[in-house]
Amino acid sequence: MSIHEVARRARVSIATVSRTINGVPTVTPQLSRRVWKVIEELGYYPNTQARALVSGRSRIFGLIVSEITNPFFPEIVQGFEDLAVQHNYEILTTSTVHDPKRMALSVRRMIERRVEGVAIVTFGMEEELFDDLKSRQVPLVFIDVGPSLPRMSNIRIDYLHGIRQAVQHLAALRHERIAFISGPLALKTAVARQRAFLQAMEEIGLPVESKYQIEGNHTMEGGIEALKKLLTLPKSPTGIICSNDMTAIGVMRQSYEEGITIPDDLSVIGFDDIRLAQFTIPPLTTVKMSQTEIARLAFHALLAEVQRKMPSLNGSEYILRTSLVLRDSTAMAPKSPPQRGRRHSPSVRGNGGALRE
Amino acid sequence: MSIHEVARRARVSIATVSRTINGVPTVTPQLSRRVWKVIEELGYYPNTQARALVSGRSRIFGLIVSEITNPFFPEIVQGFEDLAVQHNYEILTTSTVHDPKRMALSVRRMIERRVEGVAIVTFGMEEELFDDLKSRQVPLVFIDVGPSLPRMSNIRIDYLHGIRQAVQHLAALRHERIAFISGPLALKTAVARQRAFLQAMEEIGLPVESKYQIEGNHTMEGGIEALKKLLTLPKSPTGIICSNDMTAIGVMRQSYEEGITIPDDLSVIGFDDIRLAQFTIPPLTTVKMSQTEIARLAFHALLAEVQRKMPSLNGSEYILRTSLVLRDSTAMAPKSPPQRGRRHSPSVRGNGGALRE
DNA sequence: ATGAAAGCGCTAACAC
DNA sequence: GTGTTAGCGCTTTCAT
Repeated sequence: MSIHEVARRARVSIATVSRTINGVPTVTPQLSRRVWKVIEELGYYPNTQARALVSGRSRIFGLIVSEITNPFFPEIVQGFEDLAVQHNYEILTTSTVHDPKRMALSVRRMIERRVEGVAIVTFGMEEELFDDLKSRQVPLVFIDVGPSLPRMSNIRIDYLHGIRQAVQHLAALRHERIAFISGPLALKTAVARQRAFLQAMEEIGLPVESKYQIEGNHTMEGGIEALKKLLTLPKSPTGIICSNDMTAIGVMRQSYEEGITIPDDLSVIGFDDIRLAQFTIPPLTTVKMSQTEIARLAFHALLAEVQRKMPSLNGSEYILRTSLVLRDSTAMAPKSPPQRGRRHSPSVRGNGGALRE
Repeated sequence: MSIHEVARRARVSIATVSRTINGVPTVTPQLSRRVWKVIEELGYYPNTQARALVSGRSRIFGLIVSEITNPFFPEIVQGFEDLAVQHNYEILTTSTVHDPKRMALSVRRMIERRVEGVAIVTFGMEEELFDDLKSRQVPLVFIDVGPSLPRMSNIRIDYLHGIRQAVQHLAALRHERIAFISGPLALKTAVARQRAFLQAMEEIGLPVESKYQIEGNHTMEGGIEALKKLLTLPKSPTGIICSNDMTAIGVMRQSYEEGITIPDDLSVIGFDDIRLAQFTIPPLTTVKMSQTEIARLAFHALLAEVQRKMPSLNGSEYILRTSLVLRDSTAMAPKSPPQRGRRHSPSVRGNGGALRE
C-alpha cells in the first residue's frame, strides 16, 4: 500500500496526497479531508525510506555510547529518545562496548543509514575513527573531548564546580586524609576530574599525598581494588572521592566485606549521580552530572547544526555544571582511621549541617 | 557520492558496481578488484534507504522495551544489538516508559521505518496496540504473553523451575513463614510468577497466609512499602521472595533503615538476576532469567520468521528456563522473627550447604 | 559477464 | 489549487 493507493481511492493525484500529509497549505480543505479519510481507513503510513531518499533528510540521529549496560548511559538514551520523539526524529543507538572495531562499525552503520548527526557519548575514543563522519560534514557533538571545528559541537563539563563542593564538604566534616580514586588516566575526562580534585584541595590548603591517589577504571571492581590498596596504608584515608559512582559503589561494597561502616568509619563521595546512587546502602553522596541535561544539550546541538545553513567556524560550545548532592555516605571524620575487620555499632550520623536533597 | 560516481571512476556500469558490492559471483575478478579499489578510495558506503526501497527489505528490527532506564532492559538491548551487528541488521529501540501513547507511537515509528520484525519486551501491554503490525504481517516476538498466531513467536518463561528452587532453598534453611511480594497483578507475568510461588509452596506442604502475599509494583519503592507492611504483622516473615530484583533491592534498602540485618534476621530472594544483583549489599540470591538468552531467542525468532516463506499457523514457541543463583542474602531462619529497630552483630552465615555460583 | 533500463515510494519543480 | 513528471540511489530483470 503506497501513496498511489491513497491517491487512487481519494481520486486525487499523488502530489495532493503528499501535500496533504506534509501540511502544505495550498490544499483545499475539502480535498484534504477526503485524503485524510482514506489515509485513516487504509491505515496508511508513509514510507520513511522513500521520503529520506528523495528529500535527502533521513530524520535519524546517531547516538554512540560506551556501553548501554553501564547505568550511566540509559538515562541519556532515554532523554535523547524523548527529544527525538518530540522532534520527529529516530535514534540509531549503538553501544561500542569499548571496542574500537565496534566503534568503527558504528560509524559505518551511521553513514550507511545517512544519519543527520551523531552524538558521541563515550568515555574514551580514537578521534580518527570519526574521520569518515567529518569528511561527510555530518554534525557531531562530543562530551568534553571534541575538537573545535565546523559542524562539531562540544559539551564541556565544569568538573571543578562540583568536585570543589565535594572536597569542601569533606573538609567541613573535619576530614584531612582525603583520597581520590580516578578513572583510567589514559582518558582525558578522567584526568580532568583528577585535576579538578587536586585544584580544589590546593585551594583550601589540604595536601594530597600521592599514595592517596589511586588510578581506578570506572568500574565497581576498580573501586574494590582501590579500597583494598588504600587500606594497606599505615594511615588510611577517612574520606574518599571517586571519579564515578560505580567506583564508589565498589568502595562501599568492599567496605562491607572489610567490616568498615559507611559513613561512620569512612566517608565516600561518588561522581555522576546515576539513579542507582539513591539506592545504595547508604544512599550515596555524589557529584551530579545530569544525564538528562547531557541528552538535552547534545540533542539540541545537533538540531541546531542541522538547521544551520552556514556552519560556524569553530562549532559550538555548551557548558554543563556539576554540583554536589548530599545523601548519607558522608559524615564527620572518625577519630581513628578505618581498619579492616572492625565492626561499629551505628553511631549518630552527621553531615555538618549541610542541606540534604 | 553515489553508485554512479563509483561506476564512472571504475569505468563500469552501476549494475556491475551493485553486483560487486553484493558479491554476485558472475563479476569478473578483474572488474571486481577495480570496483573495490574505487570504493575504498572514495570511502563509498551504499545508501541503505535506497537499498531498502528497492529491495523491500529494511534490515531493521524493532525492539520495544518498557523503559531502558530499568536495569533489566539494557542487557537485552545490548544482546540484541550484538546479534544485529553479526547479522547486518539495525535495531530501532524504543522505550515506552509505560505510556500506551508512547507504545502506539513506537508501533507507528516502526511501521514508518518498515522494520522487518519487532521484539516486544514489555511488562504490560494492550494487545490491540499491535494490530497495525499484525495486519501488515510484520513478524512479532513476545515474551510470555503473546497469542499463538502466524508470524508471531513467543518466548515462554518457565517460572516454576526457578521459583521452586527458591522456595525449597528457603525451606531447607528452616524458613516457615515465607512471604511473596508480587508485581502488579494486572500483569499476566506477575500473576504467573505468583502462581508459581503458590504451587511451589503447596508442593512442599507449606501454607501461605494471604497476609504474606503483598502486591508490589516491580519497583524499589514497592519493595520498601511491602516490607513496611510485612513488619506490621504480629509474626513477620523470616524469608521473602520478590517478583523481581528491584523489589528485592527495595526490601534490602528498607531493612537497612529498619535496622534489620540481611541475611541474619531476614532472608531475601529476588527474581531476574539483573547485573546489579551481584553488587548489592549483601549480594542478592535470586532467580535468574537470562537477559542475554531472552535477546538471543527473540532475535533468532524474528530472523527465522523473516526467512520463512510460509508462516506456520500458530507461530513458534520457545522456552526459557529460570534457575536459582545463590549469593549472600539468604541464611538459616532466625530463632525470633525480625523486628524493627534491632541491630544484630553479624552472625555466621549459612545457606544450607547449597552451592554458590 | 556486462550494460541498459525499469521502478521501489516519495518530494518538489514545473505546468496549467 | 492541482496534476504531471523528473528524479533520489539503488537492485533486478532483460538483452546482448
